[in-house]
Amino acid sequence: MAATLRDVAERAQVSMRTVSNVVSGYAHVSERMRRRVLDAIDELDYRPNPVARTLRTGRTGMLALVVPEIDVPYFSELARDVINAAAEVGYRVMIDQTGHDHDRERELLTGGDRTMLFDGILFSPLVTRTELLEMNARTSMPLVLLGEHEFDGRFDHVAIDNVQAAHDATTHLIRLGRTRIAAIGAQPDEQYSTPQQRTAGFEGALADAGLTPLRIEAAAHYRRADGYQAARSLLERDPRPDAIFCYSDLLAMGALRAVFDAGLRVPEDVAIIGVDDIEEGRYSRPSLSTVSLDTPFIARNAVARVVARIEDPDTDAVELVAPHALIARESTVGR
Amino acid sequence: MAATLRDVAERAQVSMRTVSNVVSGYAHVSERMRRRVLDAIDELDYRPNPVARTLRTGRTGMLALVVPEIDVPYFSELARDVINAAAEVGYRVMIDQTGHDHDRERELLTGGDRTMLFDGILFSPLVTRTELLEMNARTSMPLVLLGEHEFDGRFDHVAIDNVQAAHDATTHLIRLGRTRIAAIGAQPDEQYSTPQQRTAGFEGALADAGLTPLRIEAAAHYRRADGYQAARSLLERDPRPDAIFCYSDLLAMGALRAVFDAGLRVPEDVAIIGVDDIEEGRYSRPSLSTVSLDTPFIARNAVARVVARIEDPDTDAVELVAPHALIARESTVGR
DNA sequence: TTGTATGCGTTATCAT
DNA sequence: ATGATAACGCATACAA
Repeated sequence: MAATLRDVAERAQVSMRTVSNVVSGYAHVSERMRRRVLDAIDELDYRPNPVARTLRTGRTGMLALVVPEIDVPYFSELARDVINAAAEVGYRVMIDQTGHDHDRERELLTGGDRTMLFDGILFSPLVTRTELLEMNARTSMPLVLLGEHEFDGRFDHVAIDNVQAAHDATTHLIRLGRTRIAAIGAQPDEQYSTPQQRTAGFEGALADAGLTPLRIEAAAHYRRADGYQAARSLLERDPRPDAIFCYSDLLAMGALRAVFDAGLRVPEDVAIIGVDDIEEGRYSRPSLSTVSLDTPFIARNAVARVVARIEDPDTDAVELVAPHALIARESTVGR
Repeated sequence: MAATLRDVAERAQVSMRTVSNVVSGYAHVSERMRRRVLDAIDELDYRPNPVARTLRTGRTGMLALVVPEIDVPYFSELARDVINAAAEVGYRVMIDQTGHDHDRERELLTGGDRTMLFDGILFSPLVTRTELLEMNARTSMPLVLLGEHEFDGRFDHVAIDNVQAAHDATTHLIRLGRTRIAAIGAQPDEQYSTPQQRTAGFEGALADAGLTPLRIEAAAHYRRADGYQAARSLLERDPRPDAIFCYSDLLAMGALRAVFDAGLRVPEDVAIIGVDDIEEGRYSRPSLSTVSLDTPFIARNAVARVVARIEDPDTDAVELVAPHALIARESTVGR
């Protein structure tokens, strides 16, 4: 069996208190005691039990990262950055996948299941703000929202300026001289605010230029297959778009392939731009123009905020907006 | 403060024992008692503390999935399947990223840090078998290895037949009539067995056909940038390869782009095939021929094995080999 | 069927 | 600076 603190204490002929002091690096321990304890620890191959420590201290040293789908590149790239940022401040990360399931999200937030196993949640939500409010009322788990823009001061929040990002992408298409501009990614049946904001930015940019949307195609999720289907149906209509703004890079990857399968060229016949700047888009053919979101910034600040709230639950909620930048690649400007 | 079992007991005027029975769904509780307890639980909004439960039972209900990089599509797609498979049998998954760091791997396995927070480990390792042996000697954490082939009966193991997979991919290129066949993905300085096995399959298939490798290019990691660089240096040489076998799909995505940037065509000038069958390769231009690995099979069986070992630590180690299948797409056979 | 009491391994309080 | 001991919240052996 694994050795316990008590075993070490007996072996070293000291009290448990002293062992605990040594283990947790307490300052006032005489050098002689420290050596004796350290030797005993070594001989018994003692390792502190984190569960017992957690029960006592109330801290698990773990954060939960909640995303819809971990195999969507934007989320896996974000997860990578979050894991690294958390490791730097001594936290580990549990990843939860909601699979677009509202009930699953709700359960995670209300602690229905096994919450309390972590000290805080980083939440890239599908749920709406109002849903969040009622949920969070029941539990006081430190929570940081990722990626939404609406803010009412009650949640820590690392946001993306979705409206502006969509506006920038659309304006880029307009400046290329495109006039029949469509979009892919609306979710009319859902209440998620991200698509709504991107639609607002898209329509706003067109209106600013005296244009109207050719069409806004829905996408159930933001996967390649959804982008492919949406682009297909866009290309079958008359008039055909000469540019498509996709609400995510992954949608754009599907759209790219659909345009190709229809026997058309990108960007000559149809220009395509996405949002996220996933690595895949830097190698695709053509490479994908996009609006780059600063995921390291998002990860670093989200972790910093949740840790701050863990350490002081009464700290004021803060909203940060992550920088974004338009990146023009082959899918809009050619080679 | 959060309500405890004791609070509920007081409120319902029963013993803690009875409350515990109700909460854990124990059969022999009278209907009257159950109601009283349930009401009290509701009124106090009581939720069991999983940490305390864990300290008592020794089970956390969590598995760790250890991968080199979560944002490599093969691993994020595997993670998705593992999370789902684990959820079905009541476990949650913590994802750990080693970042190709041997020390980090070692620490995770020896429980240096905060191990014991999970009941078992699913390990997609960089380390070699011999390293594993010494490590696992120190701790008896249930462990399942993913993806390696060598087996010595001491570890549960869901394997891939890397030699055969590489052999199949290479044979496919040979049957297309290619003769100047190169490979990308060797790691001469490392001891990982996966690249070694794929090299063996590659060389074996060529030998079977009376051919010799044109060249085997190294790749430090298996990312797009590594594939791009390796393919570039392959294309600069004379004679130029007319086919390239990449040890992973992601390497192939980089190679695809490099061939394109060199002004050549795939598959006319250079045929390319990978291994993994990531979703990206189904949408790329050209779509990527590959050897498909059955990640749902791997995930399902790995979870089943680790759970079996958690429940009975003395169960015999089992090796399973996941099926694989050659999938010919545009990057070798054209449209 | 239900109650009582102990211990899981640690940290923290109170002494000394 | 160190020792004795009481929690942390739960599950279970043992009793009734």
